[in-house]
Amino acid sequence: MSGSEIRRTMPLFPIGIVMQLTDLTARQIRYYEEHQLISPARTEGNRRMFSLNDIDLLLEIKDLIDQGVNLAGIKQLFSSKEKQVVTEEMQKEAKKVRRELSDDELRKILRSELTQAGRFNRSSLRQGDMSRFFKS
Amino acid sequence: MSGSEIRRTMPLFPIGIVMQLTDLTARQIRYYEEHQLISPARTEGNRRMFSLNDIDLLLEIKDLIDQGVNLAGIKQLFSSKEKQVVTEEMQKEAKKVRRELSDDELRKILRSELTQAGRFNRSSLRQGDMSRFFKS
DNA sequence: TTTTTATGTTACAAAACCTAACATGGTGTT
DNA sequence: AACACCATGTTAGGTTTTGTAACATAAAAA
Repeated sequence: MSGSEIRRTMPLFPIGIVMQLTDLTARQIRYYEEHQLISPARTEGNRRMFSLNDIDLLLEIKDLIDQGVNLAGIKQLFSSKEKQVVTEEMQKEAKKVRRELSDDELRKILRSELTQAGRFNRSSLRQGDMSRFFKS
Repeated sequence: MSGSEIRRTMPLFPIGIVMQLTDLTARQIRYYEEHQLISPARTEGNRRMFSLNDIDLLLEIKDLIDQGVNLAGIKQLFSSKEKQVVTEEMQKEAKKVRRELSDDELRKILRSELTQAGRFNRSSLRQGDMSRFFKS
């Protein structure tokens, strides 16, 4: 785990501070936890302790609630955003690999990109896509 | 405009057929139009006529409604999905690039994909079983 | 045409979701 | 102990979504 990740997940704030930071009531914060949009840590005395990540999530929740999105919708948006992060990271990786290719290969790819431009197809990562690289 | 796009946007079905195709009530369909999740065409006599695209949208709406997402949430998901489609397109393109690479380079990418997948979807892939394919 | 069926709009009510308000009791500090 | 802070539960009220009904118009069938 990286240092910044530790900093972002370290339990730091009691609920009173979080109320001030987010402009949410304690009731709201507990309600969002009850519905598993956040998972703050607990002290030995059962007090909630919130990390910076929790604060970020709560601010996003607040935004979406203000736009009328309900908790089920926020849950969906959060999980679809994780996928987005994944694809963005893959995209970064693909770019890196591409940088290591020869000009010749690059031209081939570029040409296929152009011919495929404007095509939107549903595709997700499946294990089957990788199976040919593994022996069973 | 491409031929398939014309086919997908051509007004074809009256609301009665759409009810059967989607298992939604007329009331629901009209309500979703009222809140601008769909925009079916109209005949001269003011009847709604739905395209294949409209049907797809309604099926997605139905799915999300079944999961408890409200209309504001669906609206957000639809607009965030446009971005998602773009990244999926890039992902698909990344796959194509990958196909043209040596297996050695491929394993590098694959490993980064697996660590990403493991971060969010621990149950679907067992990273441990595959680690023997990668050099540390 | 006349009759029947499908669809349009509007209004009212029920159910579910989210928040606020309050009560009761636990935790921690001084 | 006194006091502030926090946890949990209950109740009530506003909003969103859907069902239902009433009535008008369009399209199809007779």
